[in-house]
Amino acid sequence: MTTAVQARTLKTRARLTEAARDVISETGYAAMRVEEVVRRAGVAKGTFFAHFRDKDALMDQLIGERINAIMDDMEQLPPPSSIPALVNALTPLMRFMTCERYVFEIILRHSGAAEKKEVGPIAMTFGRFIEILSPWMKTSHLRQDGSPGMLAEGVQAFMINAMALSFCALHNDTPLEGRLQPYLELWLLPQGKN
Amino acid sequence: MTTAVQARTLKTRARLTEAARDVISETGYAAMRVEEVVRRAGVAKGTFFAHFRDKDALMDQLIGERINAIMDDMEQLPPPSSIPALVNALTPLMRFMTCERYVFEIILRHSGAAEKKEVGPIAMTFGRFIEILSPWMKTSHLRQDGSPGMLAEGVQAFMINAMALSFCALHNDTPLEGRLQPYLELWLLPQGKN
DNA sequence: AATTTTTATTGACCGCGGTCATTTTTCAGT
DNA sequence: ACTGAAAAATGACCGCGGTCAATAAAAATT
Repeated sequence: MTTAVQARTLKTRARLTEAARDVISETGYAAMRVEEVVRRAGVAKGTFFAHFRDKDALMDQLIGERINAIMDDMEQLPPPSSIPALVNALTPLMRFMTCERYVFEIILRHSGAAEKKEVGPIAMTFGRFIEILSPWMKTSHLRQDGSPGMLAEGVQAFMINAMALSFCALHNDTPLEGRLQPYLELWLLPQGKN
Repeated sequence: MTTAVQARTLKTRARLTEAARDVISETGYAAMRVEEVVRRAGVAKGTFFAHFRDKDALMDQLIGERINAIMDDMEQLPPPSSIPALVNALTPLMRFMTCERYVFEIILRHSGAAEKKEVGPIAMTFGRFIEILSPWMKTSHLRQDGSPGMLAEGVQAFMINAMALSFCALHNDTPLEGRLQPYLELWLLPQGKN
């Protein structure tokens, strides 16, 4: 069995992603047009779709790699010792995920894959996120009556909720972090009796 | 000031929404085409966009009215006296919201309005939902260390999380309700000390 | 009843994502 | 080097959402 994929293929794909990154850095994600990308890459339109299933697949890759870069940093952090510290640790990720409404929509759309075979970059980052967060949940000052995994998933759910509200006119006066913190306190540090 | 809107306008709009409802009942939401709707309504394509800002605006209306009908029923229910009962009360809503992936995406996209002026039907239902849920949170057997509003928003966040996972190949073996319940128990009935 | 103004409708047209039969390039076997 | 098969690239074409100047219909003014 010889080289299944030609060197030319890799080069073309690299030119496409590079062109896409350029366009995005100039105009943002939402304004990216496939026709502009292929024009800059110097290839025909059909070539794009020979390399990416659709426009979303390219977005999945580009956004996924950005999320992973942010999580690389997050992974270096010591387990936050307070809720505000936790919120701080999560802020860079939330900042990027809400940098554009379109980006947030792409992320939501790709957060779960319909088929096991097509688990893309963004879907992977959701799994990775839980794995980074779970150990943090074992800290003794947080509640211990739920598995770290479930607590982490709850944090994820509240993050998505807070991010969604940031695009809402009725709530976007409060900054993102401020909206998240009280919920995480209630989730991770329940005070009262029932 | 006389009748600002002509009778003809109302008739045309009714024909359009009725045609849309027909198409959807036959083929589902995702397969609905504006061109098919105007064809059945017997009007030109441009007329559609004189009545609805875009295709999404019509979807907002049609899906919003369905959600409201379900919430009408929900409103008649007595406050659930247990978490399983709460989950049962929420199930019809979740069932509809996840009847199609496309429907769920529309709902997410319209859950918060970017401008106060353009708060649409679906965004309204999100507010209504909190208002229905909040009184339920005052039941004495649930935790009382958070405002009913915040507890209700938490329930909403976990619902969305559970619904999102139902489109995910890695998790869709468990039914919706089963996925929601343990999180609501942890959210509304915290057991341990921190 | 005729004229002007306002409101509703029309359909050709555009932008852009995505397809596919055809052509070009690359590589393996001789 | 030559040849046939496999892989990659091409660009005309399609589907469908959305626009807009032109037209028709209704209401207001004379």
